[in-house]
Amino acid sequence: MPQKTARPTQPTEIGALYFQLFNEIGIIAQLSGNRFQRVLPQGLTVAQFSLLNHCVRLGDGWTPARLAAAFQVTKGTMTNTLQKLAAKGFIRVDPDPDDARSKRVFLTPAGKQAREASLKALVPELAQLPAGFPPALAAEILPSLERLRIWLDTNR
Amino acid sequence: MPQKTARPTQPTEIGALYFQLFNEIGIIAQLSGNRFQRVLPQGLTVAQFSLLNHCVRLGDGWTPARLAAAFQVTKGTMTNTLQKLAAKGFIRVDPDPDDARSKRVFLTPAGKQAREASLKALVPELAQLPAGFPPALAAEILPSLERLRIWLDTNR
DNA sequence: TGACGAAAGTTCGATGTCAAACTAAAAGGT
DNA sequence: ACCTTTTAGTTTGACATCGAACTTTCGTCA
Repeated sequence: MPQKTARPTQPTEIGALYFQLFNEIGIIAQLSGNRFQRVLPQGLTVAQFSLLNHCVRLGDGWTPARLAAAFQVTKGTMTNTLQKLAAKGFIRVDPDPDDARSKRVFLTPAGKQAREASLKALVPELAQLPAGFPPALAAEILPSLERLRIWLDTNR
Repeated sequence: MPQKTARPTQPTEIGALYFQLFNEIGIIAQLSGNRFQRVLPQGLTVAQFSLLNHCVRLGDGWTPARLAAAFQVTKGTMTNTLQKLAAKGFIRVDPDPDDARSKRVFLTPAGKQAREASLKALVPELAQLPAGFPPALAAEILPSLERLRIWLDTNR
C-alpha cells in the first residue's frame, strides 16, 4: 500500500513491505484452499488430500511425527488428520515394530484410488489458471517462496 | 518436488508446478500466521489486528460487507471478528443512517492504541527476517503474488 | 543399571473459518 | 404501487488447527 514518500531502506518501509507480502500470501492461501476444498471428492479436506498425495509421491511408511514436520502442523493436528483418513479407510496406521512409541502410516488401495479421483477433480480448477497466471510466473517466484518457507521453518 | 523428467509444457507438469506453488504458499501462511499470533498483545488474532491496521491506514467508517470483501472472508466470519473487537472495546459498530441494512465500523482510541502496541510487538519478529530473506526478494515477487490473488478473487 | 531428559502420540479446550439457512431492508421492473 | 430480486448482516453446525498438558517409551550418561 502507498506509504508517505521516504527512503526505501527505512525500517518502517521494510516492515510494510513484509507485511504486505504475508498479507497477500495469507489471502491466496485462503482462496486457493477454499477452491480446492470445494471440488475434492469423498469429503476430503485439503490437508487429507495433501497427505495422500505425499504418500503416493514419496512412498508410505512414514511416522506421524515426520509427517507433522513435513506439513508444518502440530502433532495433535496430524493425529486428527490421520484418524479422519483411517476412518475413511484410506490409510492404515500400524505400530512400528522397532519403536513402541512410533507408528507407521500406509496407504490402502482405496486411499490410492481417492487420491487419483482427487487429482482428476482438481484438473479443471488448475486448467483455468494459466490464462490469468502464466506457469512461467509461477516457476519464477517458486524458488523465492521456498527460501522464505525454509527460513520460517528453521528460525522459529 | 522433483518430478520424472518430461517436457516442461506437459499438463501434468504444469499441474504439479501450480500445486507446489499453492503448497508453499499455504505453509508460509500457516507459519507466519502462527508467528504473528504468538507475539500479538491483548489476545489479538491476526485477523483482528489486520482489521485494526486496515482502518488506521485507509480510514474507518467501512461497512462489514466491504470489510469482508477486502479481507476475502465470508460475512459470517466478519461478523465474528467485529464482535470480538467490539467486545474488547477496540471498535464501535454504528447503524448506517442512510441504509438501515448496513452498519459502519469505527476505531476507538483504545483500538488505535492496540494497533500501535501490535506494531511495536511485531517489529522484532520482522527485524530478523531480512537476514534470511532480503527485502529485494520480497519486492520482486510481490507483484506476481498480487496478480495471482486478484485472479483468484475475480475468477471464483 | 538406574535415573532423567527427550521424543512420539493422544487428548482437551478454545478459536477462526466456512457454508448454508434465515431475517430485514433496499432496488428495480412492470 | 406491487412483486421480485438483490444486498446486509446474523446465526448455526461442522471442522481444521493450535497450544498445552499428559502418558508411554526410548536413549543417554553417570
